[in-house]
Amino acid sequence: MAVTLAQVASLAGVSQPTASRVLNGSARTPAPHVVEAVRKAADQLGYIANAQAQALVRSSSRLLGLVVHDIADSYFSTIAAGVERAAEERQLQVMLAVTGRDPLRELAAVQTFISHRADAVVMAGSQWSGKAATDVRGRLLDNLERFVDDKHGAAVIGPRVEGLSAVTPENRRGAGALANALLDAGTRDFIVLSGPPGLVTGAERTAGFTAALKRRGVTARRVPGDLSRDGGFEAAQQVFAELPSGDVAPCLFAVTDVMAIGAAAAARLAGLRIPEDVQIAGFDDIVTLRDFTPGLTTVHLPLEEMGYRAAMLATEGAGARSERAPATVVLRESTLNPGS
Amino acid sequence: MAVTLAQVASLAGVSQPTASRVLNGSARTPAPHVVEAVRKAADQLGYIANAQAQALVRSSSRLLGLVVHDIADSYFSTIAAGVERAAEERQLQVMLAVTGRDPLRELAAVQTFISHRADAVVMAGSQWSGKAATDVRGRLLDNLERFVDDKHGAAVIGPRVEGLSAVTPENRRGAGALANALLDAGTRDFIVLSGPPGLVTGAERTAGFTAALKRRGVTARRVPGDLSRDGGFEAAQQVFAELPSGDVAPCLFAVTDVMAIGAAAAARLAGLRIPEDVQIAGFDDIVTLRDFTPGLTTVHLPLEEMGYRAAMLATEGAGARSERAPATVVLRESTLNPGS
DNA sequence: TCCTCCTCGGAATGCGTATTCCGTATGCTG
DNA sequence: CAGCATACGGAATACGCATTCCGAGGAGGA
Repeated sequence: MAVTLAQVASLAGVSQPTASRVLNGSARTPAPHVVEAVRKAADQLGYIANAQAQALVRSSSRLLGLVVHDIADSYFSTIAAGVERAAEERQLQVMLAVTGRDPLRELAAVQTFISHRADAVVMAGSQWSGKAATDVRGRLLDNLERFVDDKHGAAVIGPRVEGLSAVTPENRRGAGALANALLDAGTRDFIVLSGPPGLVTGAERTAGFTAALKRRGVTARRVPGDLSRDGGFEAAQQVFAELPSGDVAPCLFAVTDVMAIGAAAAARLAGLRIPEDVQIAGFDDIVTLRDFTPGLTTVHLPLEEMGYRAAMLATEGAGARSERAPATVVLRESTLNPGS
Repeated sequence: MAVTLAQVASLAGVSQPTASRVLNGSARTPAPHVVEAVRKAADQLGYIANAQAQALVRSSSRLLGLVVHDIADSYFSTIAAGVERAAEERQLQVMLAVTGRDPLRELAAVQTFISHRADAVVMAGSQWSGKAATDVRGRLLDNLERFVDDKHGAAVIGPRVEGLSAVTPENRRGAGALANALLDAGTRDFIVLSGPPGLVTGAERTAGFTAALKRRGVTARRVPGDLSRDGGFEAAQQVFAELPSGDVAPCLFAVTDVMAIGAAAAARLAGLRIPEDVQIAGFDDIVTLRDFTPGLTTVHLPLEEMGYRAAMLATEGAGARSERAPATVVLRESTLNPGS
């Protein structure tokens, strides 16, 4: 057993409450000689307060729950870094849950956080639409609703959710701006690698992109695929396979940078040069792109800051607040037209 | 306030212990109709057990502490993914702490974990030698020692530590094998980007590399630098600046892939082609390299598996065990010699 | 000098749960 | 039908700590 406050008190020759007052911030400060005696005893015994017991009586655990789909994905790990920074500032400990895009695991994660009486929860991860997901999601939201009603905080990174704080990336707007920028550069032929059907983030980006195109009289085909490097790879391969040989390849807009990277790999494998034979654009501007060649055109999202802001909103306690994360187009070599 | 077991019991018309027996696995199972009544009441109220209270009485928190230097670094995030997988298997919740390579924050993180009475702790992060670090580290190890004496588990990813479990990457051996492979390929001129002075991992890799070189009569200069992309960038820039123009550049061995990526960026900026004008090799084989061009020669480490194994060792309870993580040389284009 | 107010330690209590211990009711054996 | 074992629900308790309440002692004012 670890050292308890009572043991420290006993060694110091005082009562347990007195030891508590000395060691763990209290409104009352005992006399100097008592303080010293307790400090000495605690030091000698190597006392470390039991956070569980403190949480139980204080009804605050100093814990922050973070839900991500895949911590090895640099999109999420960058967000996690921002959340961590905020947590550090707020003196909170982060509990991490990885869901692998499984709504059931997502639900389980949130329940675990509630079970640990986390002070706040941040959910970074795209949402699903559709029946099956909606059912599980309903239960998840029920839980979160009760959670915030109990004076806890919850924030989502993604589309707004009724009653929760949110940091919402400008998916539609960013994708639309990208489409316009590409159109301005003279590109006319597009294919959207749109991610898995039912995924809100992918759908929004696809919608924003195609809507902007349509406004200028251009249409684009959509090719679904998993929201991963391999998903992008396979989707792109499919596109290339169907391509009439000799034709100029279209510009591929992958709704995610990791998909774009996969698409770039597929292009390389197919012997297509970027951007001469095929153009590629992504979304997110993950840090990996910094040294990726050729430079990938993308839409920048302040991921670290988004994590930070979400964690701050979740821990502010002032009800549900929403913020938008600005998306900015970043044009790089991968969409360069020969003319310009 | 959240729903308590007593409330559930009251609604179900039974006593609190009975409700406890129904809802949270006990040796005794109440009568079927009682079970049903309790289940129904719990469902109706949306009862979620208070993990803090359970931890207090069970003296097991089902928490696993993970210490990393930088969660946004794909080296650590990959390890974290492995730890998460193990935690999921063991039904543990991961608490994440980020230290930014600061020994003091490392100490604070471990104390927080102990304070939360984590069942196990995994420390992924290179260790420091030197006086200042040794002092803080001593206190850290004192804490961990008491921790494991209390029937808890602790594992380190990195050089072995007395009394703790460890997953130790073959730094020396891997770096030596890389040196030999490069020598075999005909390369003779090397510079080691050795990371920050005092960092054990960097030192080991540097030592393994130079020792293998020396065995075959080759010596190499060392250039220190931060263990990051920018650190590699700056170190490489320094090397290039000192390079007599027209000379063939040496092969740069960066003790970390992220440094190697930085070095590659510096090379590109300096107008040096890889591998024609300068060769570059790294260490770790982080996932980012998969689609990096040119393909970077490196030493592969099974990072995800290392995280997994460390977490398993930490939670096995069978005293301190050690494993070695195999390092395998991966030759790619970045060290191709024109002759071969 | 006496009374009041304030200070400061300690005893008691409660946080939510698991578990030990008891008492009662039931089933079974002889 | 008597006697005993067994099953099952509830009261009590402990986990480690913060906090409220109380009592004793001291300081200050009248």
